[in-house]
Amino acid sequence: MESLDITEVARRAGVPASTLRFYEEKGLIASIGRRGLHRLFGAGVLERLALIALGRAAGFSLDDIARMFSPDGQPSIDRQMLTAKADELDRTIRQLSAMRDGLRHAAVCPAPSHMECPTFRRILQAAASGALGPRRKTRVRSP
Amino acid sequence: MESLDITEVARRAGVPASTLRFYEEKGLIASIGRRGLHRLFGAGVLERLALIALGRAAGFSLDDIARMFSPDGQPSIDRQMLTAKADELDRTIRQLSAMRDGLRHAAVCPAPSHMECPTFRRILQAAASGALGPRRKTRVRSP
DNA sequence: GTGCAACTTGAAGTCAACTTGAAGTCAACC
DNA sequence: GGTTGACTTCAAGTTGACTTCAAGTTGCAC
Repeated sequence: MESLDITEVARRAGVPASTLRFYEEKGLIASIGRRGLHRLFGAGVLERLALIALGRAAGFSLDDIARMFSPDGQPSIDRQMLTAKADELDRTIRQLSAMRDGLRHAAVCPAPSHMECPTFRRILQAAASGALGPRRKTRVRSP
Repeated sequence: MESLDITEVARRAGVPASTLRFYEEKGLIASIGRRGLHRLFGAGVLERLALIALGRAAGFSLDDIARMFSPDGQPSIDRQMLTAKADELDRTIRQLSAMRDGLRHAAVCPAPSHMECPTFRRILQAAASGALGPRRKTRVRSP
């Protein structure tokens, strides 16, 4: 059976080795053994890491993702959860679209100050009322 | 001149007083004076807080936002920055849309296991390649 | 056998945006 | 003038997903 060392997995999956150790500690991935102290991973870990990346991209937390794997290691993903997350994404997308349109307008608005632009003030109103939720920045993958 | 105490500002702006103190410490807002130890805010702080909420919703950090106010307190927002952020939002929206479609599909996909569904595997591929960036969860406003 | 890069561990640090806690002050009301 | 409760400050804690560090192995090439 093909086995990969941590550096190889890191290279192929595009994540740092430290992340792999962290994921293992969290129970998100498992090594198939050791050569001395050094971890050995099976090829399946790459698919597993892809699933994790997918979950992260969809906005699930690592804990959510951990719960999506049944104890036998097979992914067992609740379809309702997927729908719920899709709905959530829909809401987020609508908010972001409105925000993008507002920004685009503000960028070209001829009003001398943004405060004098009715469109800007309307968006401001929406933000103040909390209709637009605050967002967290997307984490940049380290280079 | 109308002045508001911290509780009144908190109530009207919908943020906890602790946040207002935090924002003041960061230089994002300013009080117009004190009554004894107690802060007094001018009415203008509400517009300012709306601007901050707007910036947060658009995905700017508090430091970014602080830089958008010139020393005299007037907002001075770089139009190029707005365009850049709009472009960024566009990219995010496209990613999220793809993700939402994928989730929606996976939720109704008749394949016995997700791993056997071609669509799911295609999305998985995209996630693994990093085409879909990881996302941070949207912060829920405290009750 | 020797060197050393690459691995190992566990603990601690980072980041952003706040929140919480302890201990103190004080304005307003009775 | 005494109580009370809302304010104050400053420090430390929280959260999630990692990264970094120090100190200790070790597999492998020579």
